[in-house]
Amino acid sequence: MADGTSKKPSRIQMRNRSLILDAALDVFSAHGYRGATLDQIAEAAGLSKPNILYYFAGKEEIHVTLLNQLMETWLDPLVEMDASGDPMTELLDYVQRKLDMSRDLPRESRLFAGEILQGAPRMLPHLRADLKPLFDEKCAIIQAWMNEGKLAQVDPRHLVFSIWATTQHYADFDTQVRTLLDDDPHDSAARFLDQMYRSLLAP
Amino acid sequence: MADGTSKKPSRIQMRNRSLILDAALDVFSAHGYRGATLDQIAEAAGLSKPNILYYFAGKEEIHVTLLNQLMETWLDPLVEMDASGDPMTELLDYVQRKLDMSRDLPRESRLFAGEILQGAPRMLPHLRADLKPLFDEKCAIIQAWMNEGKLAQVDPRHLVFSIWATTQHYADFDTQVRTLLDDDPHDSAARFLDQMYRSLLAP
DNA sequence: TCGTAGCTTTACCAATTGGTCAAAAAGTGA
DNA sequence: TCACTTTTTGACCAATTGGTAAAGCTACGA
Repeated sequence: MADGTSKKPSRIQMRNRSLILDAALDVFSAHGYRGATLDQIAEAAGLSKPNILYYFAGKEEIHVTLLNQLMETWLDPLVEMDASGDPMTELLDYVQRKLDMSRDLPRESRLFAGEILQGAPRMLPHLRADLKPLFDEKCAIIQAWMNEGKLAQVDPRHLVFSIWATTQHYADFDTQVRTLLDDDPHDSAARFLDQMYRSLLAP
Repeated sequence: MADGTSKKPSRIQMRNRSLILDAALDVFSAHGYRGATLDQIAEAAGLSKPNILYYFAGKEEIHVTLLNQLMETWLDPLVEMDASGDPMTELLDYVQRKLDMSRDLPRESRLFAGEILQGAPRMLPHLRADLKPLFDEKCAIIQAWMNEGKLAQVDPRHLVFSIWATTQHYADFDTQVRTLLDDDPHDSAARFLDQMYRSLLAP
């Protein structure tokens, strides 16, 4: 069988599982959990529905697997923010990394947004266990930078929220952005956000 | 019948239609369009399912009605931004009005976010017809203010995006915000955003 | 008070959808 | 080639869900 209890996954298993997960990311991010159907996922993956269920116990397990994988990717840019670096550079780089993620991983951003929007029914434990400690740690670092006079004094928590909000906006509200803008927003957004956080954080 | 073609809606019609719409706003904003069921809406409204369908032609019509009503409310704070007022005051007041809306109308915010997140299948026409002209008009006003030297030069379009993103974040990502913060974020968010846009826009 | 229009409910459908099962097909090592 | 395991499929099922039909109830003006 294809349960995780056995040892080595075969090459076919590796290929099909990632085929399924990629298709599911498409479908879940486009239609939400309830809006997505196993048939859609199966078709997008090029496999039959029962075959999907040979590799995953059910729809929810696929969703949870995606969410788990996502969490690591999602936190990575914040993890990289280094207490020993130059504060302004570290923060502005963080903003750019998050903005790049919105451009490069819009499906992941929307999957995450959809999950939080509905009250994070399958991700609250992750938020508490993984995100919260990291958030507190990095807020403390930012606060320390401010106390040293390297940055202007602002509320670090809302600073981080604003970075998340402004950068993810370009993935999550892409439809709206594209309706209102003619050209690709990435470069002009990068310049704007750099300018905004530079002026806010200049000591 | 209860179709819109006849004349005066009775008092019962008024009451039940708003009962249904309020219940539907609860359910749609909490679970998304596909995630919401007529049974849930019916129960939340205290009416039977066929009775719901006596007042609305179907699930989609309820959703569209909500979206249409929402659009006006949603654009109102931006409409109020006045070209003849003091630029900095007008913009900072706009930020506060949007932030207040996130606190006072979180269901509406989430309904809107969910619709855009899924590609605005039922709202693209509205975005083009209502939002786009208003957006262009207000961006032109902001640009004029900057040209007069009343505000620092930034990209007005991304400025508006950032206001939307940062303020709606507190409604749409409420679950995440509440997981990371202990106290109510509204007042501290208001101070942070005031500080951020003041420093960004100071000429 | 009675007729009628407006409102509500009970019973029911048909389509969708997550999931099952047993058998067939395809690999795989000896 | 043969035995055996892994993978794939077609047929099927039960629950959910959007929606309908028709009968019953209620309010209200003449």
